[in-house]
Amino acid sequence: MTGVTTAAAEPGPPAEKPRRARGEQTRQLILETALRLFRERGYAETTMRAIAKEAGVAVGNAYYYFDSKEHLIQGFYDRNQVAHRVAAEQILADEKELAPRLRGVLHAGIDVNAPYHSFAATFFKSAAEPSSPLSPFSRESSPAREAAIAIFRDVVDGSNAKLDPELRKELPELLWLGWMGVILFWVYDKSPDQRRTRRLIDGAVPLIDRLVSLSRLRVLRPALRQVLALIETVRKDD
Amino acid sequence: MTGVTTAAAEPGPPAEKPRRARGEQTRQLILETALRLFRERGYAETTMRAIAKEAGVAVGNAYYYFDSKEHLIQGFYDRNQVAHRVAAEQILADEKELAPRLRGVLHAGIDVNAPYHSFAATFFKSAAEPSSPLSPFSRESSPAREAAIAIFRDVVDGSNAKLDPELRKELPELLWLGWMGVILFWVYDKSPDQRRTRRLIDGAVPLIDRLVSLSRLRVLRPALRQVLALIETVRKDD
DNA sequence: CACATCTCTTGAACATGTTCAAGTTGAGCG
DNA sequence: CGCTCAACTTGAACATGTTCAAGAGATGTG
Repeated sequence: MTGVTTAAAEPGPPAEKPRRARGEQTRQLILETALRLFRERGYAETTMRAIAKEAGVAVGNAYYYFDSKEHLIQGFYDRNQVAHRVAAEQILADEKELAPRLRGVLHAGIDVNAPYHSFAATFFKSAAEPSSPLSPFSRESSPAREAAIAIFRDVVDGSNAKLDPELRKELPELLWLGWMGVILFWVYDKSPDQRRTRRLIDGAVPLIDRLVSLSRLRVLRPALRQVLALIETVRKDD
Repeated sequence: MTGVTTAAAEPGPPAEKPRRARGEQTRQLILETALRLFRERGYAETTMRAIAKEAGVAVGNAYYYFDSKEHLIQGFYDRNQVAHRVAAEQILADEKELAPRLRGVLHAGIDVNAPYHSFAATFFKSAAEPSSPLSPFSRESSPAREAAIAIFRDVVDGSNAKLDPELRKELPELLWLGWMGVILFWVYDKSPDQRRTRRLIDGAVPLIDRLVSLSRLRVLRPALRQVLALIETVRKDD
């Protein structure tokens, strides 16, 4: 009992590796190489051996830093999330009406992802599996998800729209859910330049805007309550 | 030019193999064995070698009848579709109100799939890939999809609900889309016995019922038109 | 029956994601 | 400087989906 034990197992996230400078560099190298090859050849066509060879490391080394081939995608994921945020802020700074704010943010999201449409379609497969860490609903994606919802909170809170306070509270998450739907549609969209997705956005936004306004109408009050109650009910448990 | 050429390459589906009695038998044997093992051990844990061995054939033989491991799932798919139809008819025969008809059909769908929940979650991954023949939107799934939509057409047409004729036309497909959403929710539902999905159904059905009724309201007429126009717009092209 | 042709079957070989026991490197410590 | 230990690296070995050239069996034809 002579040595000073370095701050023993504190509670919290499942024990990250210390990761020194050299390791971090290798990790980045592998990630960069992988994303480049994914873009150049596609996801399925890029083998782990190819990534390792191109990066000049052993294949086992890639597995030291990434649990699996799928985990490499998380990097792509995070990067686009940031890009969307940046693009969104541009728009949100200039516009105060709810509808154009929402429309702008949605189009910006598609803009950011557009270069990766074909590649996204193949990796979407991974994201869809509920147990996958790539799933937008997974615990691992939680930070990225929160960040995405925050964008939509900005859309709502920064607008001059008057709406029911309870609806206001739920709206960001609902809009994010809608955004997931748009992404789903986009992934399946085979029209040139995914213009059907653009039309979907242009058509759906005024509709949402209208519904949100109507939500203050007397006749619709009970329906709104019913919707909010449903959300509440479904959320409980797990 | 003496022989009678057997009816040469007619246009149409991509040339089915003639498939004689022996072949059909082997095909069934492989499919049965595969589905049994999937149920017993799970999809990922069942190897093609195991299926072949258990069925008493060579592994290559399985590939003679099925293009890939994923293609084996189509059998499961078709089977449950039929089961859902049967269960739905039971309910639709007894009930004339729209809401309980819809509610019954949705619960029946979950009932039919419930035994496969854990297994469905893993194979759902395959279905999500747009290019996969298993995707509910794929050309290969077209018959199954049409059959599923037909159930919802029954739900609507057999009910005594009065609704806008244009909405009536679109409603079956919209309900099917909603059903796909329920399935998506169900796949991700980790609550015991997937009771959150049950609650989602019980909560959403009255809401839909209400919205459908409200759709005849004067104030909502323009909104309804807008929804229908959106559907129209998005559908165009491909 | 002999031959041709098509269906069906085989299993070894291949490609690729993943694991692991063994080694190397380098920072901290006395 | 020499020791220790954790971080890092290696590449062969493994598991499993898939392919394919070769053959066996059945069916029709002259």
